[in-house]
Amino acid sequence: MVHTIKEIALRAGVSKSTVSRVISGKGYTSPEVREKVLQIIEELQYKPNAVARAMVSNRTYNVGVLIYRREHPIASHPFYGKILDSILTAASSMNYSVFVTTDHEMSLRSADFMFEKRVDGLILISRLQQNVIDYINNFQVPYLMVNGSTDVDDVIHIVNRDDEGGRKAAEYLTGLGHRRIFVLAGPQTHRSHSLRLKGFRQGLTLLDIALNPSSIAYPSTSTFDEGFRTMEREWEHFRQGGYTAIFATNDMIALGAMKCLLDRGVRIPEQAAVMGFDGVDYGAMFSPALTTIGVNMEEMGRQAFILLDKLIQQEPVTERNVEYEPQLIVRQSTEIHS
Amino acid sequence: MVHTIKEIALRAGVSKSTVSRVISGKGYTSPEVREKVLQIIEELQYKPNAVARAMVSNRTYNVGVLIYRREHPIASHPFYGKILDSILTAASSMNYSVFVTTDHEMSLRSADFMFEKRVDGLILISRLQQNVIDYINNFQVPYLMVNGSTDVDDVIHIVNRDDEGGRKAAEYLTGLGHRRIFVLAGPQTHRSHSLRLKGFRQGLTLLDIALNPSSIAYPSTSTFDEGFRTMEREWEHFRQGGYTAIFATNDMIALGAMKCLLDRGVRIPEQAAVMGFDGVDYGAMFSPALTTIGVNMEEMGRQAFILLDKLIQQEPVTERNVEYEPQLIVRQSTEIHS
DNA sequence: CTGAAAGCGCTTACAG
DNA sequence: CTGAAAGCGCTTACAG
Repeated sequence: MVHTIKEIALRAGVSKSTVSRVISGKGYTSPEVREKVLQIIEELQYKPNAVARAMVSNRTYNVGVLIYRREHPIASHPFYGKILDSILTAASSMNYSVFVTTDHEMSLRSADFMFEKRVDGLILISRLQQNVIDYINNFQVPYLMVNGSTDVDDVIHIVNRDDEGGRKAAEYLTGLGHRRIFVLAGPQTHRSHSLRLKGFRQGLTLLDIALNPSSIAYPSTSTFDEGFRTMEREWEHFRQGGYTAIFATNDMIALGAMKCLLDRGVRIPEQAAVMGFDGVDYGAMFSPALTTIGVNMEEMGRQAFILLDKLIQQEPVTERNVEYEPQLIVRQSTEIHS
Repeated sequence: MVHTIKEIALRAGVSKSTVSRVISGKGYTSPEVREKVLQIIEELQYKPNAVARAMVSNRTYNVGVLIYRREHPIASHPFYGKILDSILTAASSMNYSVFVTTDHEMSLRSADFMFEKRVDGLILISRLQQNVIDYINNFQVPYLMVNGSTDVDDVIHIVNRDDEGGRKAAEYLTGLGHRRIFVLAGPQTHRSHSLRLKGFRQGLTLLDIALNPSSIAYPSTSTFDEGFRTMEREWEHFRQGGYTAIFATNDMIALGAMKCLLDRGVRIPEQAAVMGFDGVDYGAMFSPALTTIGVNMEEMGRQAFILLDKLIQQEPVTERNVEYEPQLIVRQSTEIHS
């Protein structure tokens, strides 16, 4: 059974105000009264009604995570799922709860939904357009973006230094002696894929290596299947091109491509080195384990939440953009002994 | 800005009751009044306050998902993440939101949390004990279990027919001619691992093949790493045992073991066939792709939600246990051409 | 140190 | 067909 403050008050022979005070710890109460009230609360297993509290305090301690992407699965997504997890963990440790929605058509419906729920704040993930931002701005709900797209300005944005990562990848691969590198570049409408490619190209340019357009293929989505299919399609071209390495702008594409090669009996890394970007769990599990540029997903999710909490509490937030430095993670797919 | 029903009423020159009626569609309103009110709502971008609604209706349209397990990550878990995803999808399509919590010490804290939030119902995942159930029963909140453990009775329980799956695995592997099969059996305190092993053993018995205790190793967790480590430990034993196949009671263990073998140059399936259980996404991506007994995670999550909704609506629910039939999925790790 | 009152934004009988 | 009133379970000034 679920009880109310009123019942507690009745049984303790005090007023509701008093009960409220002992629960909140604000205001004064005599030790005896407090003792008694506490005991009854314990006895009745009274759980304060968070809905009523939210109603009066105008604060729900709920935040919304909005993911804008076509495909549904979000929790089980190797990249976003990780970020989601660290958001959930951070939220829980700060006594917040989170609502998760994924919006397919970038409609305003899921934002509306969050507004109706009166969330204290919003975390926006993935690609989204100015009109959504404008809409959200209307409602004065604090929000920030994690790993979003570029075309939106003046938004607190937590990102990975993707161009830097691309450069690191180029540096590493060329350092191993690779000169003919085939690139699988995911959807260029996405900030991270485009920056990763850009950084990679820059890295090569520094060494006077040109990245020929024919050396780049563009999977239409950033999935394993598309990586696989694209590699299948490019197989003949790849084989005849004298390539010794592959760089993909994310791990899932790299894994898909790698499987395609493996299925064809290509030895990795001996005949072709393969490198991804993200640092998803599966990369390490694969055989051979995937070399990659690791993104600090946990920290990004955690920081996002901490920042959002500050915004909610109206604490001063100086940073507009928080950038994380990606790390090279060397594994079996590029070096034989490791 | 966010407005209230009061402001709408003011601007429309009607009472709050009337506004409420046009919004809810219950009760009568003259077309002209309705028109006017609707227009103002549109103009002001009024969003009804779900918190206030919940307060009066005693219904939040929020449900809680409680996961009881030691390790934190839940969203990114290859199995539970999938179930969670399908719960989220189902919830969203039925206009519910969900709070997700993972509880490490099987304390009652996260349940309390959900009660305070006044969720309409609860979905319990993974292993949990009688005392938690007893506690939850106290609060009259509808709940059900998905893929939980056995020792709890009289709970609506959505499960996979794990023993049946174990039998299918045995049948399939022996059908390929395997007689010496090495088994990696995950934590036997978990319902599914124990039933899968049991079913597998039964399957072998039907064919008069005994499953020698020395042919079973017990990874202490159901993770990739433990699968890997266990296989490493058992390597010598395995090699000398004349085994031609491995059956693991879940995919992640199978994958870990497979990677261990692959790293040692074992050819799969030629020298050793490997089979898992679950049907996680990664299994299909691996090279070689993993043969497995597929569990219908999407359907389990979806059904769980539909059932929970019925319980919440107090509709009659006849079934106590909902069982799903697992499916054999043949891939490269057991057969050369597929 | 404690209680009565008002109010948060809705919905729901009940009059009219 | 519409409005006034009460109430959902709390918190927060304000008296006393």
